[in-house]
Amino acid sequence: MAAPEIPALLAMAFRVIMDHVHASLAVDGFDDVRPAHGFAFQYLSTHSQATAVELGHHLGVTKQAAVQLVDELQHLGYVQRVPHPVDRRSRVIMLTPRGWACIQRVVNLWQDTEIRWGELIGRERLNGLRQDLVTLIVDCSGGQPVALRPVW
Amino acid sequence: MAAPEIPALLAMAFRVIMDHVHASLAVDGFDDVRPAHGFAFQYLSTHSQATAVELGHHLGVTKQAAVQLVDELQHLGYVQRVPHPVDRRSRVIMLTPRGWACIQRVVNLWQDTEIRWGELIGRERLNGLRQDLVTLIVDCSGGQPVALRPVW
DNA sequence: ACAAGACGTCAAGCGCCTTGACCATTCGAG
DNA sequence: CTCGAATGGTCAAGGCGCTTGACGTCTTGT
Repeated sequence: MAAPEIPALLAMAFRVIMDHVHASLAVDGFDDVRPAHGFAFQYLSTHSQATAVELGHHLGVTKQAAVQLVDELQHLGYVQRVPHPVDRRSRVIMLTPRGWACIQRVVNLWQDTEIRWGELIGRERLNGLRQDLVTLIVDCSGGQPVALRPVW
Repeated sequence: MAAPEIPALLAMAFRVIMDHVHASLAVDGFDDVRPAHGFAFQYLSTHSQATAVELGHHLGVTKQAAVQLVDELQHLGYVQRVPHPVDRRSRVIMLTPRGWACIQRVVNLWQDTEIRWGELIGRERLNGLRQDLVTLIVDCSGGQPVALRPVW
């Protein structure tokens, strides 16, 4: 362990978790999801009526790139498109059972991680860490919501 | 603020910091550094005798990609190459004064951030956070050093 | 009613990365 | 010492994910 700078530690911590998550997903048959997909899943799971344009905006990419990503997820069986109930130009992106199963697996893995960490540093300290991170993020972002998307 | 899941918070926190850092760098005349460069700087600043192949290995890319990155940094004036003292095949990558200045600016910005956070949640809690992150990273990585490189 | 705007698509191109082949130099087993 | 294997670096071709630009379809606001 070198660099005790907190920003570096944040990056390493996230990296180490997600490496583990993707390794576990691969074992469970979700070996066709790339890291970029995760950010789409995260958005789709909390926005049931999302369109490709909205997803692109959230991810910080063009609508064309978003459509391409959705095409890929659809081909892999994680999402499907249904006609928008009122807007005939648009199509709503819906997670399939397989999509939901993958998300559930990630949530479970994150929970396992938190439990493990609770044993390591104590539940109180873990909750303190969560609380502090929220405080720092809110401060840095000026209260604006922070989009969960690739950084670099 | 949605998702109180710790992994998501780690990603958001890092994102919010680095957005700020890059915005500040741009103001200070370092407007030509891309996020990917930062990981190279981080390695070069701690490995004074680094070669392109070593850098590529650290970043997890091919040597060709690493050479291309170094070419770019050299063209921008952040690094220069000098003949390797003993190996005539190899060239050592050295940071220029401009390279060091950029790194120093980032270090200063990180220190400012830590000071600001110390005021927000208290120095003790901040040190606890640092300590806990180290603990968690060491646990997840099995003690292996974690390369600081892009995650996705 | 109609112009302006928004969703999605098609097409072309670019940036960063990869694979594959190669040369020059160094290493190491015999 | 020698010579084959391994290593640092380069050249070339191609892929993948993204961008820009233009367009058709549908919706919205005046």
